[in-house]
Amino acid sequence: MPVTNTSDTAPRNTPDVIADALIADIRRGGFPPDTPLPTERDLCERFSASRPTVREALAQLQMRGYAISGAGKRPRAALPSITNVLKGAGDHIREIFGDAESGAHLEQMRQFIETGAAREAAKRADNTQLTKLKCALEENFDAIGTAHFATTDIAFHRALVSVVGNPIILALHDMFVSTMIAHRPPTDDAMRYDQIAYEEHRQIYQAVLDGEVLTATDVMDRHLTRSYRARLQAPRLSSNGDDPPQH
Amino acid sequence: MPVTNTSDTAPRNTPDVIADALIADIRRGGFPPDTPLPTERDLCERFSASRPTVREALAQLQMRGYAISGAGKRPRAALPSITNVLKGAGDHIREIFGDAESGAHLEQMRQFIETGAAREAAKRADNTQLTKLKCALEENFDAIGTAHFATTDIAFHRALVSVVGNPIILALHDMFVSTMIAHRPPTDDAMRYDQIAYEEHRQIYQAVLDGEVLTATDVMDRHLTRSYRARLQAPRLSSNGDDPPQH
DNA sequence: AACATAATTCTTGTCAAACTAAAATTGGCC
DNA sequence: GGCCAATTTTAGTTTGACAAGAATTATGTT
Repeated sequence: MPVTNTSDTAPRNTPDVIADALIADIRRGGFPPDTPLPTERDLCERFSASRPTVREALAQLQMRGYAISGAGKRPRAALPSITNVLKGAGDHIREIFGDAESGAHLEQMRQFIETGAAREAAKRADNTQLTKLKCALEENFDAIGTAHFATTDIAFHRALVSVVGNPIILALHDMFVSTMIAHRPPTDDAMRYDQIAYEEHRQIYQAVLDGEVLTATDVMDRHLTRSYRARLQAPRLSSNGDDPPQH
Repeated sequence: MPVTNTSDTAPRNTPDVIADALIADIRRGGFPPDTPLPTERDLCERFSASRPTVREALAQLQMRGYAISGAGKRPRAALPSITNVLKGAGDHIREIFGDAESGAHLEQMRQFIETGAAREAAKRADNTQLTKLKCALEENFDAIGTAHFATTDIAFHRALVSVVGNPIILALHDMFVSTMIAHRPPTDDAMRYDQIAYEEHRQIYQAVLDGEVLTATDVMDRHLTRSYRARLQAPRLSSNGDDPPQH
């Protein structure tokens, strides 16, 4: 099988060539997502290559998000989604830095992004976006003191980030908060915690409504700082026969 | 070769198992970066697997950043770096959205992050960091009107983002600007363009020095907005016998 | 001893053929 | 049409082989 050097880069192996051809096919719509890819033996014929070589190419497709295989089933076509790309990057980052340190770094990044989004929303949110934001705020208010507060908290933030209209930033937001639902901050007074958070949400909403860029920026910055620190709160020892802390 | 189901996930193929074992070895320091990995035949012995299976595992290692191979040479151990992770994610994002749209989305993300970084620097830059920032500003001043302005421009931004002390954010910044050096904005008056940019840098520096959080945020926001729009400027037709625009 | 070059060995990249277990398809019956 | 058994097909992996290039060893010269 002659491997041609396609450009000024290093010579590319046959599996690379096959994978790129299949990826181009998938991206062109030749294999809609979830349709089975051709069998390995068909691909051997099509590309005049051996089966182990084709298998290496298919493994590449899987790792690059263009195929889903496993559990002994036929590989199926897929398209990489921004969610998967960011999840992969997030997993790699956690591998490199460890859970705690990468968590802190990513939280700071979240802070910069959501503060920027609040700023942008105060500059240019339109009436439809403001209405959605208000609905999310009301649901957050109704959930004070209940188990749903966290999800409505996140929904308010998401509505705000959605104003920006940037799919990458929205997917980043979703990635940032995807582990937060399971982590309720340790607190003795859930009602008070919820009320503080809701009040800050309300201030942010009011600043956005009034086009107050500086206020929106400042309150969001403080809200996220306080919220993260609350989540870092160390669990407290039981002082008497109460239940142990919930973790 | 019996493949054991290691947890509640789908059964994993032998190459997956081998790749994970090698990755654990590399991460534990068993193979320092750039040392050759064991030969394929050695790995066949160690893992009691066939060579095509081992080759699939090695391909996995390469795609996950734990090995460097190619050009017919022995695979060498590597560790994924945050730079590589982000570059990979950036490439995927460009694949999904196309160059122009992903560029705009990423630029907005850059704006949120650098505005947040300016804000953070105004809050808490120490004397060492301020000194570095001042040096970068002076080099930017000295480069007005020369071909070095762009690199000193970027160096000033990098010095500012470095104040945050977040390796992910710094690597993101590097990724954002990595294509900018080659793209000088189309302009008839490079001197004037440089002077405007420098003056904005100076205002940002002054705000950071004075701990003026609001000013640092505002000037950086406007600086990045204007700068990006200047880079979006459409090329102009030649109005007389002058040279055509430079691109 | 140091260096250069040729010869030899080793290794990667890929091929062909085969086997096993599981998935998918086909055919028959109700 | 639905169900089930039988058959075929497919993925996962094995063994063995060859070609080209990289790496190592051996040899000769200064």
